[in-house]
Amino acid sequence: MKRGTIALEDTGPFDLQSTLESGQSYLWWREDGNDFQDESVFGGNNWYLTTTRERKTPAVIRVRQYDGQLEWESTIDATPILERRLRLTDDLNAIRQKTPTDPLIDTAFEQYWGMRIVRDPPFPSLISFICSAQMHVSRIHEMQQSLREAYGTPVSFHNETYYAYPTPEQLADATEVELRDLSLGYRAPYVKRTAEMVAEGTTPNEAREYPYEDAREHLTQFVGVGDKVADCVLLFALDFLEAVPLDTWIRKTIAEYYPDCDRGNYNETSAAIRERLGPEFAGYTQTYLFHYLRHAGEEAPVGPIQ
DNA sequence: CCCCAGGCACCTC
DNA sequence: GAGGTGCATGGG
Repeated sequence: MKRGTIALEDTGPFDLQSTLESGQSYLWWREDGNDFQDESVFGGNNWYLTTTRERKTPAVIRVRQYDGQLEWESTIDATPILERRLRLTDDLNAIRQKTPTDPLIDTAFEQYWGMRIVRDPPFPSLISFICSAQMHVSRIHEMQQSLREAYGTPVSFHNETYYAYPTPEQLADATEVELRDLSLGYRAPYVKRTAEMVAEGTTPNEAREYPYEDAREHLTQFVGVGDKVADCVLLFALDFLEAVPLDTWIRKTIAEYYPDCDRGNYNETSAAIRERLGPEFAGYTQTYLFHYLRHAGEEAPVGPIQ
Protein backbone atom coordinates (compact mmCIF):
# COMPACT_ATOMS: atom_id res chain seq x y z
CA MET A 1 0.00 0.00 0.00
CA LYS A 2 1.13 3.51 -0.77
CA ARG A 3 0.64 6.63 1.36
CA GLY A 4 1.16 10.27 0.61
CA THR A 5 0.23 13.81 1.45
CA ILE A 6 -0.68 16.84 -0.58
CA ALA A 7 0.17 20.19 1.00
CA LEU A 8 -2.67 22.66 0.69
CA GLU A 9 -0.66 25.87 1.09
CA ASP A 10 -0.18 26.14 -2.64
CA THR A 11 -3.66 25.11 -3.76
CA GLY A 12 -5.48 27.99 -2.13
CA PRO A 13 -8.50 27.36 0.05
CA PHE A 14 -9.81 23.81 -0.03
CA ASP A 15 -12.60 22.06 1.86
CA LEU A 16 -12.78 18.32 1.25
CA GLN A 17 -16.00 17.79 3.15
CA SER A 18 -17.98 20.46 1.33
CA THR A 19 -16.56 19.29 -1.98
CA LEU A 20 -17.61 15.68 -1.46
CA GLU A 21 -20.86 16.18 0.50
CA SER A 22 -22.49 18.86 -1.61
CA GLY A 23 -24.35 16.57 -3.99
CA GLN A 24 -21.89 17.01 -6.85
CA SER A 25 -20.55 13.49 -6.90
CA TYR A 26 -22.09 10.15 -6.05
CA LEU A 27 -18.81 8.31 -6.51
CA TRP A 28 -17.33 8.88 -3.04
CA TRP A 29 -18.44 7.55 0.33
CA ARG A 30 -17.57 8.37 3.91
CA GLU A 31 -15.73 5.69 5.84
CA ASP A 32 -17.61 6.23 9.10
CA GLY A 33 -20.68 4.68 7.47
CA ASN A 34 -22.67 7.90 7.58
CA ASP A 35 -22.70 7.64 3.82
CA PHE A 36 -24.44 11.00 3.49
CA GLN A 37 -27.69 9.54 4.82
CA ASP A 38 -27.80 12.10 7.58
CA GLU A 39 -26.28 15.07 5.90
CA SER A 40 -26.74 17.27 8.92
CA VAL A 41 -24.02 15.28 10.68
CA PHE A 42 -20.84 17.02 9.73
CA GLY A 43 -17.79 15.80 11.47
CA GLY A 44 -14.80 17.61 10.05
CA ASN A 45 -11.85 15.53 8.99
CA ASN A 46 -13.51 12.31 7.89
CA TRP A 47 -11.94 9.67 5.71
CA TYR A 48 -13.49 9.41 2.25
CA LEU A 49 -13.15 6.58 -0.23
CA THR A 50 -13.52 6.21 -3.95
CA THR A 51 -12.32 3.96 -6.74
CA THR A 52 -10.53 4.89 -9.92
CA ARG A 53 -9.71 3.32 -13.23
CA GLU A 54 -7.33 6.02 -14.32
CA ARG A 55 -4.52 3.46 -14.14
CA LYS A 56 -4.31 0.02 -15.69
CA THR A 57 -5.87 -1.78 -12.77
CA PRO A 58 -8.81 -0.49 -10.74
CA ALA A 59 -7.70 1.08 -7.47
CA VAL A 60 -9.10 2.32 -4.17
CA ILE A 61 -8.23 5.74 -2.76
CA ARG A 62 -8.75 6.74 0.87
CA VAL A 63 -8.27 10.40 1.74
CA ARG A 64 -8.87 12.91 4.49
CA GLN A 65 -8.10 16.56 5.14
CA TYR A 66 -6.08 17.04 8.28
CA ASP A 67 -3.56 19.52 9.62
CA GLY A 68 -3.51 21.64 6.47
CA GLN A 69 -2.94 18.81 4.07
CA LEU A 70 -4.61 15.93 2.31
CA GLU A 71 -3.49 12.54 3.59
CA TRP A 72 -4.14 9.61 1.31
CA GLU A 73 -3.69 5.85 1.21
CA SER A 74 -4.13 3.83 -1.94
CA THR A 75 -3.03 0.87 -3.97
CA ILE A 76 -1.48 3.38 -6.41
CA ASP A 77 0.11 6.84 -6.38
CA ALA A 78 -3.01 8.88 -5.71
CA THR A 79 -1.54 12.39 -5.75
CA PRO A 80 -2.04 13.11 -9.47
CA ILE A 81 -5.47 11.51 -9.42
CA LEU A 82 -6.62 13.53 -6.43
CA GLU A 83 -5.29 16.72 -7.98
CA ARG A 84 -7.41 15.93 -11.01
CA ARG A 85 -10.55 14.60 -9.32
CA LEU A 86 -10.70 17.43 -6.76
CA ARG A 87 -9.64 20.21 -9.14
CA LEU A 88 -6.85 21.23 -6.77
CA THR A 89 -5.25 23.43 -9.40
CA ASP A 90 -8.33 25.63 -9.83
CA ASP A 91 -7.54 29.18 -8.74
CA LEU A 92 -10.50 29.67 -6.43
CA ASN A 93 -9.66 33.28 -5.64
CA ALA A 94 -9.54 34.14 -9.33
CA ILE A 95 -12.83 32.35 -9.89
CA ARG A 96 -14.45 34.25 -7.05
CA GLN A 97 -13.16 37.52 -8.46
CA LYS A 98 -14.89 36.78 -11.75
CA THR A 99 -18.27 36.04 -10.14
CA PRO A 100 -20.68 38.83 -9.25
CA THR A 101 -21.47 39.80 -5.71
CA ASP A 102 -24.94 39.92 -4.22
CA PRO A 103 -26.02 39.07 -0.69
CA LEU A 104 -26.95 35.47 -1.55
CA ILE A 105 -23.84 34.66 -3.55
CA ASP A 106 -21.57 36.33 -0.99
CA THR A 107 -23.08 34.35 1.88
CA ALA A 108 -22.87 31.04 0.03
CA PHE A 109 -19.25 31.54 -0.92
CA GLU A 110 -18.37 32.63 2.60
CA GLN A 111 -20.16 29.71 4.21
CA TYR A 112 -18.47 27.00 2.15
CA TRP A 113 -15.30 28.74 1.03
CA GLY A 114 -12.83 26.15 -0.20
CA MET A 115 -15.40 23.92 -1.88
CA ARG A 116 -14.27 22.86 -5.34
CA ILE A 117 -16.18 21.48 -8.27
CA VAL A 118 -15.36 17.79 -8.64
CA ARG A 119 -14.01 16.24 -11.80
CA ASP A 120 -15.65 12.83 -11.87
CA PRO A 121 -14.78 10.22 -14.49
CA PRO A 122 -17.28 10.75 -17.35
CA PHE A 123 -18.99 7.37 -17.59
CA PRO A 124 -19.66 6.91 -13.86
CA SER A 125 -20.78 10.55 -13.73
CA LEU A 126 -23.19 9.94 -16.60
CA ILE A 127 -24.71 6.82 -15.03
CA SER A 128 -24.95 8.30 -11.54
CA PHE A 129 -26.78 11.38 -12.79
CA ILE A 130 -29.15 9.26 -14.88
CA CYS A 131 -29.97 7.60 -11.56
CA SER A 132 -30.47 10.99 -9.90
CA ALA A 133 -33.78 11.77 -11.63
CA GLN A 134 -36.55 12.35 -9.07
CA MET A 135 -34.47 10.80 -6.30
CA HIS A 136 -33.11 11.88 -2.93
CA VAL A 137 -29.37 12.48 -2.67
CA SER A 138 -28.82 9.74 -0.11
CA ARG A 139 -30.59 7.16 -2.28
CA ILE A 140 -28.57 8.12 -5.33
CA HIS A 141 -25.47 7.21 -3.30
CA GLU A 142 -27.02 3.90 -2.31
CA MET A 143 -27.80 3.06 -5.93
CA GLN A 144 -24.19 3.62 -6.97
CA GLN A 145 -22.96 1.37 -4.15
CA SER A 146 -25.42 -1.29 -5.29
CA LEU A 147 -24.14 -1.02 -8.87
CA ARG A 148 -20.54 -1.38 -7.66
CA GLU A 149 -21.24 -4.44 -5.57
CA ALA A 150 -23.33 -6.12 -8.24
CA TYR A 151 -21.18 -5.48 -11.32
CA GLY A 152 -17.85 -3.90 -10.31
CA THR A 153 -14.43 -5.51 -10.30
CA PRO A 154 -13.32 -6.41 -6.76
CA VAL A 155 -10.26 -4.61 -5.38
CA SER A 156 -8.50 -5.66 -2.17
CA PHE A 157 -7.51 -2.80 0.10
CA HIS A 158 -6.98 -2.64 3.88
CA ASN A 159 -7.83 -6.34 4.13
CA GLU A 160 -11.25 -5.62 2.73
CA THR A 161 -12.87 -6.08 -0.64
CA TYR A 162 -14.09 -2.99 -2.44
CA TYR A 163 -15.66 -2.81 -5.88
CA ALA A 164 -14.63 -0.50 -8.68
CA TYR A 165 -17.40 1.39 -10.42
CA PRO A 166 -18.65 -0.84 -13.25
CA THR A 167 -17.30 -0.31 -16.75
CA PRO A 168 -19.67 0.34 -19.66
CA GLU A 169 -19.25 -3.31 -20.69
CA GLN A 170 -20.03 -4.59 -17.20
CA LEU A 171 -23.19 -2.47 -16.97
CA ALA A 172 -24.27 -3.27 -20.52
CA ASP A 173 -24.28 -6.95 -19.52
CA ALA A 174 -26.73 -6.29 -16.70
CA THR A 175 -30.36 -7.05 -17.39
CA GLU A 176 -33.15 -4.56 -16.90
CA VAL A 177 -34.77 -6.90 -14.37
CA GLU A 178 -31.55 -7.08 -12.35
CA LEU A 179 -31.26 -3.31 -12.36
CA ARG A 180 -34.84 -2.92 -11.23
CA ASP A 181 -34.08 -5.34 -8.40
CA LEU A 182 -31.41 -2.85 -7.29
CA SER A 183 -34.23 -0.32 -6.80
CA LEU A 184 -33.36 1.73 -9.86
CA GLY A 185 -37.02 1.86 -10.80
CA TYR A 186 -37.81 3.34 -14.20
CA ARG A 187 -34.16 4.39 -14.56
CA ALA A 188 -33.15 0.74 -15.05
CA PRO A 189 -33.64 0.66 -18.85
CA TYR A 190 -32.01 4.10 -19.17
CA VAL A 191 -28.86 2.85 -17.42
CA LYS A 192 -28.70 -0.31 -19.49
CA ARG A 193 -29.27 1.38 -22.85
CA THR A 194 -26.79 4.19 -22.12
CA ALA A 195 -24.18 1.65 -20.98
CA GLU A 196 -24.70 -0.24 -24.23
CA MET A 197 -24.23 2.95 -26.25
CA VAL A 198 -20.96 3.75 -24.47
CA ALA A 199 -19.75 0.17 -24.73
CA GLU A 200 -20.37 0.35 -28.46
CA GLY A 201 -18.22 3.45 -28.78
CA THR A 202 -20.36 6.55 -28.26
CA THR A 203 -18.67 8.19 -25.29
CA PRO A 204 -19.62 11.21 -23.21
CA ASN A 205 -16.09 12.55 -23.77
CA GLU A 206 -17.10 13.49 -27.32
CA ALA A 207 -19.04 16.40 -25.86
CA ARG A 208 -15.74 18.14 -25.09
CA GLU A 209 -15.37 18.90 -28.80
CA TYR A 210 -18.36 21.25 -28.85
CA PRO A 211 -19.12 24.69 -27.48
CA TYR A 212 -21.20 24.55 -24.32
CA GLU A 213 -24.77 24.57 -25.61
CA ASP A 214 -23.97 22.11 -28.40
CA ALA A 215 -22.19 19.89 -25.89
CA ARG A 216 -25.34 19.83 -23.76
CA GLU A 217 -27.44 18.90 -26.78
CA HIS A 218 -24.92 16.22 -27.74
CA LEU A 219 -25.16 14.50 -24.35
CA THR A 220 -28.95 14.24 -24.56
CA GLN A 221 -28.53 11.49 -27.13
CA PHE A 222 -27.94 9.14 -24.20
CA VAL A 223 -31.09 7.50 -22.89
CA GLY A 224 -32.24 9.04 -19.63
CA VAL A 225 -30.27 12.22 -20.26
CA GLY A 226 -32.17 15.47 -20.67
CA ASP A 227 -30.88 19.03 -20.35
CA LYS A 228 -30.48 18.90 -16.59
CA VAL A 229 -28.54 15.62 -16.38
CA ALA A 230 -26.43 16.74 -19.35
CA ASP A 231 -25.52 19.92 -17.49
CA CYS A 232 -24.48 17.91 -14.43
CA VAL A 233 -22.15 15.74 -16.48
CA LEU A 234 -20.73 18.78 -18.29
CA LEU A 235 -20.07 20.56 -14.99
CA PHE A 236 -18.96 17.71 -12.75
CA ALA A 237 -17.02 15.60 -15.26
CA LEU A 238 -16.26 17.40 -18.53
CA ASP A 239 -14.80 20.76 -17.40
CA PHE A 240 -17.67 22.99 -18.55
CA LEU A 241 -17.57 25.30 -15.54
CA GLU A 242 -20.22 27.54 -17.11
CA ALA A 243 -22.88 24.79 -16.98
CA VAL A 244 -25.77 25.45 -14.58
CA PRO A 245 -28.00 22.42 -14.02
CA LEU A 246 -31.58 23.72 -13.71
CA ASP A 247 -32.93 21.35 -11.09
CA THR A 248 -35.78 21.82 -8.65
CA TRP A 249 -33.53 23.65 -6.18
CA ILE A 250 -32.03 26.13 -8.59
CA ARG A 251 -35.47 26.73 -10.13
CA LYS A 252 -36.76 27.60 -6.68
CA THR A 253 -33.76 29.85 -6.23
CA ILE A 254 -34.45 31.59 -9.53
CA ALA A 255 -38.11 32.08 -8.61
CA GLU A 256 -37.20 33.60 -5.27
CA TYR A 257 -34.02 35.55 -5.93
CA TYR A 258 -33.65 36.01 -9.71
CA PRO A 259 -37.23 35.96 -11.07
CA ASP A 260 -36.30 37.96 -14.17
CA CYS A 261 -34.08 35.04 -15.25
CA ASP A 262 -37.09 32.71 -15.60
CA ARG A 263 -37.70 32.73 -19.34
CA GLY A 264 -40.12 29.83 -19.43
CA ASN A 265 -37.90 27.28 -21.13
CA TYR A 266 -34.65 25.55 -20.25
CA ASN A 267 -32.32 27.02 -22.85
CA GLU A 268 -33.21 30.66 -22.38
CA THR A 269 -33.49 30.44 -18.61
CA SER A 270 -30.08 28.77 -18.62
CA ALA A 271 -28.58 31.60 -20.63
CA ALA A 272 -30.10 34.23 -18.35
CA ILE A 273 -29.01 32.64 -15.07
CA ARG A 274 -25.51 31.95 -16.42
CA GLU A 275 -25.19 35.63 -17.25
CA ARG A 276 -26.41 36.54 -13.76
CA LEU A 277 -24.07 34.15 -11.93
CA GLY A 278 -21.02 35.15 -13.96
CA PRO A 279 -20.81 33.54 -17.40
CA GLU A 280 -17.37 31.98 -17.18
CA PHE A 281 -17.82 30.15 -13.86
CA ALA A 282 -21.59 30.11 -13.43
CA GLY A 283 -21.47 26.43 -12.50
CA TYR A 284 -19.15 27.17 -9.60
CA THR A 285 -21.52 29.84 -8.32
CA GLN A 286 -24.52 27.57 -8.82
CA THR A 287 -22.89 24.80 -6.80
CA TYR A 288 -22.22 27.13 -3.88
CA LEU A 289 -25.85 28.34 -4.00
CA PHE A 290 -27.18 24.79 -4.28
CA HIS A 291 -25.18 23.57 -1.28
CA TYR A 292 -25.97 26.65 0.81
CA LEU A 293 -29.72 26.75 0.09
CA ARG A 294 -30.19 23.02 0.52
CA HIS A 295 -28.79 23.34 4.03
CA ALA A 296 -30.42 26.66 4.91
CA GLY A 297 -31.65 26.54 8.47
CA GLU A 298 -29.26 23.84 9.52
CA GLU A 299 -26.47 24.50 11.92
CA ALA A 300 -23.36 25.59 10.09
CA PRO A 301 -21.16 22.60 9.38
CA VAL A 302 -17.90 22.16 11.18
CA GLY A 303 -15.11 22.68 8.71
CA PRO A 304 -12.00 20.58 8.58
CA ILE A 305 -9.83 20.99 11.63
CA GLN A 306 -6.70 22.74 10.50
C1' DC B 1 -54.06 8.84 2.26
C1' DC B 2 -51.13 12.64 0.52
C1' DC B 3 -46.67 14.82 -1.49
C1' DC B 4 -41.95 15.00 -3.03
C1' DA B 5 -37.20 13.78 -4.58
C1' DG B 6 -30.69 17.39 -8.34
C1' DG B 7 -36.31 14.61 -14.65
C1' DC B 8 -37.04 12.10 -18.63
C1' DA B 9 -39.44 9.52 -22.49
C1' DC B 10 -43.26 9.53 -24.99
C1' DC B 11 -47.30 11.13 -26.88
C1' DT B 12 -50.17 14.82 -28.70
C1' DC B 13 -51.03 19.19 -31.11
C1' DG C 1 -41.21 22.72 -30.47
C1' DA C 2 -44.08 23.27 -26.85
C1' DG C 3 -47.02 21.29 -23.56
C1' DG C 4 -49.16 17.45 -20.78
C1' DT C 5 -48.67 12.61 -18.60
C1' DG C 6 -46.82 8.27 -16.76
C1' DC C 7 -43.16 6.58 -14.38
C1' DA C 8 -40.39 3.33 -9.56
C1' DT C 9 -39.12 3.72 -5.13
C1' DG C 10 -38.74 5.24 -0.40
C1' DG C 11 -39.49 8.72 3.21
C1' DG C 12 -42.09 12.35 5.67
